[in-house]
Amino acid sequence: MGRSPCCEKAHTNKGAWTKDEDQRLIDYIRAHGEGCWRSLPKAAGLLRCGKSCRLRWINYLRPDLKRGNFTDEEDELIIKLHSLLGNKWSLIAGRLPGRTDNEIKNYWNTHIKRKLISRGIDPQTHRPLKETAAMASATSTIAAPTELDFRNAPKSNFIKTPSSLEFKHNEFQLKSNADSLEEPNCTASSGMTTDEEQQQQQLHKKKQYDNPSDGEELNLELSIGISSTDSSRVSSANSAESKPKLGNNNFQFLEQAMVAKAVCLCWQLGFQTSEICSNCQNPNGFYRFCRPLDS
DNA sequence: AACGTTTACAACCGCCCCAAT
DNA sequence: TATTGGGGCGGTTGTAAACGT
Repeated sequence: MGRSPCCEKAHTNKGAWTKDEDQRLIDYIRAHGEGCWRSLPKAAGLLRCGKSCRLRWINYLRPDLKRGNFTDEEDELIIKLHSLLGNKWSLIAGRLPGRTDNEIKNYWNTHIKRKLISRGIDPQTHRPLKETAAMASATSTIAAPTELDFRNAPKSNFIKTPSSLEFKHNEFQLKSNADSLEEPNCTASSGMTTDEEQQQQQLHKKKQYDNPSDGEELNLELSIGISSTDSSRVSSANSAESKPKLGNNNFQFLEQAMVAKAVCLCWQLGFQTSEICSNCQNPNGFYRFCRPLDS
């Protein structure tokens, strides 16, 4: 017993969208807003599947999309984010204002993969190709979860309950991934160190986490967790009256919490000299991800 | 000019998550 | 508690454009 289809496929158009279809969709969403994709096609007079409408809007028609070539800064940002998040294109897109997950995914597959390979870097592991090949030919007996296991795990595996302890834990894990980006030959994931050495490394990472100014650590503010200074903000955001309407998904909640405090990532990475860069300002003048800190 | 190959990207498919019932 | 349906996501496919021979 399968699920009923999301729409009546026998009476829907497929393939490229026409200008008329685009205009109908734009007009309808301007008048009624996004949402209820299942009923939208009929209401808008479109012979399309609701999902198709959603995709067309999100990936192509949305007014705040930034069209055109990716900049070198965006390239590097995507590479860094991918090394931390893996193929979580929607999360990566969330950090690139005006870009969609589909766009970034396509760009990754057509450009960045080749770019990394030409640099001698494995696009999946972000490690030197030689090292990856050596690891592949080595044993498959590693029992401990790898960075990739973590990155590719379903979202639901990351956080089950919104306790602050778990937020911290997950933040620490992502910080560790950031470390591995900076230290591609780190031994922690090779499984070659003693327990004591690993403990020391963990302590070192924890120390860096507690006091980021201690080093040149990459801090993308990407972590699933929230820094201690934000915890009060988060707890109020999680209160009944301010809870996101989109559901209790912890990721959504955390994303919103992060956005609430967001400072331009380009600036954080040193790509821009001011806290709000032109990349992060959409055509409507709103800062989707670069709002100045609340005072 | 004709043809084959490669590239780029829009669109689709199927699965998963989660709120509502 | 189980079921259902809507929305979201990542992987894959289809195809037009660009390029090479």
